[in-house]
Amino acid sequence: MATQGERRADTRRRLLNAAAELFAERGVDGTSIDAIAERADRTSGALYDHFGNKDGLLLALLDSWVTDVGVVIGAELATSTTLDERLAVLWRNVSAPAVGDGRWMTLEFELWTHASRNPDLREHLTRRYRGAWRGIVATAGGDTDKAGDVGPAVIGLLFGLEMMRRIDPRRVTDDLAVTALRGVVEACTIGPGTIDTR
Amino acid sequence: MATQGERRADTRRRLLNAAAELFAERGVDGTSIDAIAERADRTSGALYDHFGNKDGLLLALLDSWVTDVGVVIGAELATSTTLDERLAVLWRNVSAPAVGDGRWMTLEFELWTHASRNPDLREHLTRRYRGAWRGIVATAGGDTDKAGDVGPAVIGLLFGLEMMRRIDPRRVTDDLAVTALRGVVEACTIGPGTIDTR
DNA sequence: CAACATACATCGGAGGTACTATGTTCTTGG
DNA sequence: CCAAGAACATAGTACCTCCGATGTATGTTG
Repeated sequence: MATQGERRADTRRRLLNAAAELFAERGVDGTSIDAIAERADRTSGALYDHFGNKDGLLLALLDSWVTDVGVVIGAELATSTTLDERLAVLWRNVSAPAVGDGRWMTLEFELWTHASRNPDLREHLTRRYRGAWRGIVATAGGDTDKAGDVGPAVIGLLFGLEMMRRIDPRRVTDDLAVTALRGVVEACTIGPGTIDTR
Repeated sequence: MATQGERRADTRRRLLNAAAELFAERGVDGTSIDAIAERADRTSGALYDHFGNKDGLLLALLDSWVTDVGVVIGAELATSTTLDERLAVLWRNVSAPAVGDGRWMTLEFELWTHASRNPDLREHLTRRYRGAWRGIVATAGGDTDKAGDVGPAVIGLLFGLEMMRRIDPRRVTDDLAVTALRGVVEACTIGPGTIDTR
C-alpha cells in the first residue's frame, strides 16, 4: 500500500530507533550490526543500503537526536522569563529529557568518546557544540566581553553534573544544579569577584 | 636473576601500562586481550593468570591511576594558599596531568561509560567519587550547610570543561576554567545571589 | 637435590564481527 | 503491460575474539 518512499522512511526510523536502544543498552562497540537489524525487523543488507557503515549510522542517529532535543529546549525557553527558570529548563532537558527515555546523555557521552578517536565524528561534534555554545550565550549571558566564555562553561557544567548525578543521584539535586549554573553564569558574564544581589 | 615476586610485579606493570596505552588509543571495547598481552611482551595466559578477565584488569588499572594522580594533586595542593591557586591546581591536573601523557581523562571517561553498564565497576566508581567529593569540600569549601554540594559541582565542572576543551581547546582557557570554578564554589558555599567582594 | 610451587606459554574450540556481492520482490513511470 | 530500478533479503568471506585446559621452564623449600 505504502509508496516506496514511505516504506524507506519507515525502515530508516526503525533502524535508528533500534540503534538508539541497543547503543544505550550495550554501548556502540557492544552492539552488532546484525543485532540492530534484527530488532528493527530488517536485515544487515538494508542497514548498509541506508547508512553505508556503522559510523554512518552513528552520524545519522546523532543528527536525529540533536534536532529532537533542540526543538524541545527551544519551545521551553520561549515560555520562561527569569535566568533561574532558563537554567532549570536546560538542566531538566539534560537530567530528564522528554525524548528518548533518558537515553540521550548516555548516548551523548558514548558519541563523544567515539568522536575522540574518529576525525569525521569529531568534526561533526565540534560544529554541534559550537552551535550550542552560541545558543547559551543568547540564553543566559549578557553582552559583556567575556560573555563568549559562558557557552563552554555552562554546557560543560551541565554535562559534568549529569555524570555526577549518574554516580549518585541523591547528591545532585535540581537546586544544586541551578545554583551551580547561576554561579558559572555570573562569574563568566560579570567578571571575577563582584556580583550584584539580583 | 630476579626473584619470582619481582618478575611477577614487573609483568603486572607491563600489562597495566600496555592496557592503559591501548585503552586510550582504541578504547576498552576496541582493545583485545591478545593485543594487550602482545604489547606487554607476554601472552594472554599470563594476563588471565594475573587479572582473571578484562574487567579485573580494568579495575586494577583504575586503582593504579587513582593513587598516582591523587598523590600528585595532594602534593601540589599542599604548597598552594589561595582559593584560585588551588582551583588552578585541580584544573591543571585534569587538563594536563603529569601522569600518563594526557591519557588519564580519556581513560576516566571510558571507565565511566563502562561503569554505567557494569554494576561492579559502578560501585567502585561511586566510592572513588565520593572520596573525591569530600576532598573538594576540604580543599575549596568552607563549613556552611550547603558546602557538601560543592564536591559534585566542582568535580562535574572539571570533567565537563575538559570535555569541552577536547572539542575546542582554544575556547576553554585556563582563565575561563578558574573563573568558572570560582563561580561554582562561591555559589555553592555561600548561597544564592550574594557574594562578598572580599 | 628431590619435591613442590610459581609464572607464564601454547594451542585450539566455538563463536562472533563488519562488510559485500548477488538475488528477489515489488513499485512505478511511460 | 513492461522494462527499469528501488528496497530489501540471502548467503557468504575473511577475520578476529574470549577464554581455558594443559604444558613447561624456572624458582623455592625441606
